[in-house]
Amino acid sequence: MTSKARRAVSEPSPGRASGVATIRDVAARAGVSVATVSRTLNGIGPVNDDTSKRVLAAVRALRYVPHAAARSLSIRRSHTLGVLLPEVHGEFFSEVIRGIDVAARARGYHILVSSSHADAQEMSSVLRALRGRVDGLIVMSPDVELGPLSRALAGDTPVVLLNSATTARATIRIDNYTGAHAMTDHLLDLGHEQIAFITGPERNADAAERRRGYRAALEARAKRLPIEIEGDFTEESGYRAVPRILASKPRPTAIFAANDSMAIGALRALREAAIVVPEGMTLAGFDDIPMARYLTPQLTTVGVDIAEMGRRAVEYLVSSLEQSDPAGRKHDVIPVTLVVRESCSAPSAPARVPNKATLRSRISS
Amino acid sequence: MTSKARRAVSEPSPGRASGVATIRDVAARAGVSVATVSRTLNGIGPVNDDTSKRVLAAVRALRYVPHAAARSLSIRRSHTLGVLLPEVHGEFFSEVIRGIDVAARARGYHILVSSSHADAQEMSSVLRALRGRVDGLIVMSPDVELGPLSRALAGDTPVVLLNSATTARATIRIDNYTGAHAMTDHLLDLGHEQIAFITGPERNADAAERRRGYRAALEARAKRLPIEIEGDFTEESGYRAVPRILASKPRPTAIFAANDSMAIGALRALREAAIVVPEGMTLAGFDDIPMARYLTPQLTTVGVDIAEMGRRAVEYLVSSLEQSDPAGRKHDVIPVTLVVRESCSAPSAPARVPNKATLRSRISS
DNA sequence: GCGATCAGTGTAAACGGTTACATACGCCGG
DNA sequence: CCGGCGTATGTAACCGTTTACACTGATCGC
Repeated sequence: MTSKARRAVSEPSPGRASGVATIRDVAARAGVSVATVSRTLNGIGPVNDDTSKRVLAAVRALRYVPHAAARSLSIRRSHTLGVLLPEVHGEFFSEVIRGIDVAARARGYHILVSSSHADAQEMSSVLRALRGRVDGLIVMSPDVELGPLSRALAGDTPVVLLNSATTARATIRIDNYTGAHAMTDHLLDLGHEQIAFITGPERNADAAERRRGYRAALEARAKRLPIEIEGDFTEESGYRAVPRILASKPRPTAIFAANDSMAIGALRALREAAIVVPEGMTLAGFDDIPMARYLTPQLTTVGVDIAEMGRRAVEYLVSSLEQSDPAGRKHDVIPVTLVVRESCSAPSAPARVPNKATLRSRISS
Repeated sequence: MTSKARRAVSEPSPGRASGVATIRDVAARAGVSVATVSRTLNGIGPVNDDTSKRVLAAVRALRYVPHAAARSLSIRRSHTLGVLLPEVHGEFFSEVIRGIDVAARARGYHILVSSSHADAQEMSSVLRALRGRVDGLIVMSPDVELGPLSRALAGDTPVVLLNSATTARATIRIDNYTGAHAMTDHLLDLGHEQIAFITGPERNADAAERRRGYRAALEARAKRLPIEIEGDFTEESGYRAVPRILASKPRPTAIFAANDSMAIGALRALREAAIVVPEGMTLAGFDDIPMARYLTPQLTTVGVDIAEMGRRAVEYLVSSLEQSDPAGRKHDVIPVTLVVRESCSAPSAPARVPNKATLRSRISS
C-alpha cells in the first residue's frame, strides 16, 4: 500500500503548495463537507444561512473556481456548443459567429468554433474529437454531403444544420428561393428582358435554390430563356463571367449574380470595359454583405439577417437540450429583404432611386 | 450496501442499452484491461501487435470515441485555447479567428471563442468560467484596463495579449507606431503640409500608438503642429470629423484616419460635400480591411497581416504549454506595410498612381 | 544456472466535481 | 410518548479517462 502515499490523502494542501484550490480545500476551510459546498455553490437543496456564508468566505479566500472538466464529467453536460463552419466567406462568417456567440452566452453556453474544413474526412475527425466537449452542434456545410457527416455524429448529440439541403435533421436556412425570385421580378419590373444570372458552385445548396428562384421568376413572367453563366461564389469568377455575358446575343441589359462577391467581380470587369453601372448595365447581388453599400454605385442586393440565423440555431439547440422534449425536426426559414440601391435602373435610362436612400422591403412570408 | 446496485458494477452494458460506449466496454469486448485499451489508443507503452488489433476492432465495432471531459480531467489538459475578443470590428475579427483556428488545429488544439465583451466585469466572469476548459488564453482587449483582467487570471494559465499596452504579460501587437509614421511621411513626401488626423478612442492602445507615430513624423519633418480631430474608430465618427476638418484653417489638404472605418465615413462626408478624392482632398486609412480596395477611389492605407497575429499567438501559447520552458514574456511585433492606392495624391494635382495597381511596401524592421 | 532486464498486461488510485442515500435533530399532531 | 416529517449535513459512489506500480514470463549476459 505504499502507493497510497502518492498524494497525501485528502490533506487539503496546507500551504497552498499545489496549483489551485479544489472543492475539498474549500470544504476543509469552511469546516463542512464537499457536498455542502457543492450545494451552496449551485443553489441546490437546503443550506443553512450561516453555513453558506462560511462557505462563500472560504471560496473567496481560496480564490476557488470550479473545474469545468470535472463538472462536465459528473453532470454529463459541458454547457458548450460546437460550431462547425466550412471554408470561410469573410464577412458572412463573422456575423454568424457573432450571432451565435451572443445568443449562447445569454443562455449560459460557451462556443467551440472550428472553421475551414476542406473535406468531409476532416470534418468527421473534428466531429469525433468533440465528443464530451460539446452538448450540441451547429453545422454549416452547404457543400459537403451529409452522408459522412451523419455517420460521424453519434446520434445522441443534437445538431442543427445551417443552409443545408436536407430534411434528415433540424435545419435553419435562408429563403434563397424567394429572394432570388423577388430580385428577378424586380429586374423584370424595371423593364429588363435579357437578365443574365451568374450561378454559384455546382454542389452548393444555397446556390441551387437561388438559381431555382431565378428560373421560376423568368418562367412565370417572361417567355425568355434563362441566361446562365457559371460561377463559384468567388469574386474572380464574377469577373470572368462578364466577357461571356457581353458576348451573348441578344446582349443582356442586367446581370444578377448569385452572391455579392461575384457582383463585385463583375463590377470591376464592367468598369474595365468602360461600361457604366447602372446606365450601361444593371447589376444585382445577393447577401448584402457590409461592403455592398460602399461600392460605387451602391449595390442592389438581397439582404439576409445572418446573425438572426445564428440566434435561432442556438435557441433551437438549447431548448431541445434543456427540455427533454425533443422538439422534433424543425425546418426554419430566415426571411430575406430586397435591398434596392443604385446599381439597378430601367434599361438605357438613368438610375431612378428615391433620394439615393436604401430601400428595404421584406419579401418572405 | 444496497446503494452499490445503483449501477451494475462494471458490467459492460451488454445490450448497448445505455448511451455511448466507454473504454470499459471496449476493454471487455477485446478481452483486455482498460489500461491496455488506453495504451493502445494513445500509443504509449508497449502493446502486443495482436492485442492492439483486437482493441482496434472493438473500438470500431462499438464506435467508441474517448470522452474529452474525462480525458481532460485525468491528464489535466484540455487541448483547447480560449479566445477572448472585445466588441467586434467586423472584418478584423473574422481574420483573427481564422488565423488562430487554422494554427490551432494544425497543432491539435481546439478554440473556444467568446466575443463582444462590454466591460471588464463581464470579461472576468467569462474568464472564470473558463477554468478547466482551456489550457491557455488569447485575449484581445485594447480598451479594457488590465487590472481586473490580471486578477481574474489565476496566474497558472498562460496568456498572450493581442494589441494591449502592457509589458506585464506576453504580447503580440501591430507595429502601429511605425505604420502611422510611415503613412505621415508618405503624405509629407507628396507635398502636403496640413495633414489632419482623425484619432481613435481615448483609451485604446492601438489608437494611442498611431497618434504617436503621426505626431512624431510631423515633428521630425515639418514645423507644422498636428491637427487632431477626435474619433472613436466608428464610421460615423469619421463622417462627423470632416466638417470640423474643413473648417479649420489653413484648410488641410490631407486626412489621415486612424482606421479604415473612419476613412470610409470621411469619404462619404467628402462626397456629400462635393469634394473629390484625391483631387480635392487626399485620404488615408489604417488596417487595410478587405473593403479598402473596393472603395472608389481605392483607399491608401496601412496593411496589417491580421491572420499572422493569430498564428503567432497560437505558436507562442502552444510552445509555452508543451515545453515546461516558460519561454519568458515575449513581446512580438507584427510588421505592417504601406499600401498605396488611389486615394492619395499631391495637393491640387491629379492622382499619380502607377497603373492603378496597388503598391505595397514593407516598412517595419 | 541465475539475477537482471524487458515486453506485455492488469489493478486500482487518482483527476475534481455531483448527488443518492443515510443520518441527526427539532417539531408537530394525535 | 411516539411516528412522521422537514431541514441541514455528511459519506461515498460515480462520471470516463490515465497511469504508477505490481506482476508474469521470456530472454540475456556471464
